[in-house]
Amino acid sequence: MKNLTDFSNIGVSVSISLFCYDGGEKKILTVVNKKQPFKNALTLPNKIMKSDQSLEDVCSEILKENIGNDKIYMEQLNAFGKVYRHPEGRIIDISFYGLINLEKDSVVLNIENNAKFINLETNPELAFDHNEMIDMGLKRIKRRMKYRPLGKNLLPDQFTMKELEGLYGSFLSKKFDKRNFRRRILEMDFLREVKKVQRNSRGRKAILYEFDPKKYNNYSKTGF
Amino acid sequence: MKNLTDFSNIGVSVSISLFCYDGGEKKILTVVNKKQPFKNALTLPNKIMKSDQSLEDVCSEILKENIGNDKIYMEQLNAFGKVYRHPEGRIIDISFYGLINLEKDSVVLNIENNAKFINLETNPELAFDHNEMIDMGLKRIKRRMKYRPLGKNLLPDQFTMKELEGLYGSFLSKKFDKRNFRRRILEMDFLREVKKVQRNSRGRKAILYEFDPKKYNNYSKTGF
DNA sequence: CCAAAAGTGTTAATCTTACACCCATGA
DNA sequence: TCATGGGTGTAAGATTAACACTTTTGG
Repeated sequence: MKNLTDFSNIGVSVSISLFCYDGGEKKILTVVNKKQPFKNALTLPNKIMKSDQSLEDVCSEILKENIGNDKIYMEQLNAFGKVYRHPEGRIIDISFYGLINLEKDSVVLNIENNAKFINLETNPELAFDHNEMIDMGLKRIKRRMKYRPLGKNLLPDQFTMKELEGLYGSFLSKKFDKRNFRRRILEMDFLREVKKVQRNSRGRKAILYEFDPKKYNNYSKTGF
Repeated sequence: MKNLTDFSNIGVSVSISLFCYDGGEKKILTVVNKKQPFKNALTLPNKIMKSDQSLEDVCSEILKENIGNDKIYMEQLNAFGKVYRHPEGRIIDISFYGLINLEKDSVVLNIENNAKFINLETNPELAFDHNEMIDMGLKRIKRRMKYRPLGKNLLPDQFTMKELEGLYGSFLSKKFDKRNFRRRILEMDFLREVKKVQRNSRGRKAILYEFDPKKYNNYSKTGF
């Protein structure tokens, strides 16, 4: 394969906005930057692409490095290409977002990189144009969940209707009426009851649901 | 600015799916490829990015070169990054789509490149992954027009309701009921009547509309 | 037996769809 | 005067939104 460096001295990096929903809060994976001029600043996990890698390969590498697991739902967001966006040189960045659940997806945070999930309610300030990337990810999720199911990647395998409602409420920044929410979701027909019920320290038992994989995937592709 | 070629030998290109709506048909700008192995194949207009350019700068260059006008509505679509997508080497492509009207936007087609608008109904076959890009563009427009106004960039400054209906019908591949269409569009409140009326060779005069720029732009940003 | 959490239905309002005739015009 | 294309309204059906009480359970 021919080397193209004669007509293009541009570095390509990939960044990931990895969202989770944990304890009723949206969180995002950050690492601490090691190089000047933004040394010690928070950033999204990212990596320079090598010429034998696809975009997805770079995603995998970033995920493995930072959480030890690359079996994560990912979607491409956007390319960021302003000339002076990166102080180290000419680097364009292809930004992805991903969804993860901290209970069912195995996660080993990279201590070396100071990888951790931080609460989005705290409005963290990240270096580079990484806040823009997060915002774009959140917007994309918000839009997407209006015509496609959401939850499989963010919730544990089994969950109550209230938990699902919390998730929707959190990402859409809106409070749902629980009767209407339950009806709408059940009409969409991608959940099934797990016969067992769960107990919460007090009060009545709740029905546990899980996603019907076929129906979920169909709607996930084609929308409602 | 530091040269990054030591850790990334990747070329970056930009491609544009430039759509127009002309004679009731969707068309797209293509050029004829000059290099092997796809010599003489149709492709989307595209260009290798130079390190002092932003993505938007490359778009401008492509547009100027092929239609002599870069004042065109553009949005980024997607980055295409498969390792073997380009036979000439390792090139990732950032794909954009644009919307143009052939009457009001000045267009001088580059003869050298064989630039022309071809009808999408003919299902043209393009080289590389360019058909995928077109499909993605069409899908994006389709989705977008459900919650944002469309037409300003595709129609002449003044147009009849029927023309707007045709545009919507064409991009959404669906036939509208003219009474319902008219009502819905007018309720959206981004059109204004141009007092004058137009005559079509035969029959009653039609009301000419134009977009109210403020309202159109607001909805364009925030959606309905 | 009571406090806490889960579950359940109905009604009014709104939005969507389907549908057919009259109007203005030029030939 | 008639053929052509443009414009208009209404009613039935579907969807959404608002709203409060009963059930189950553990302490």
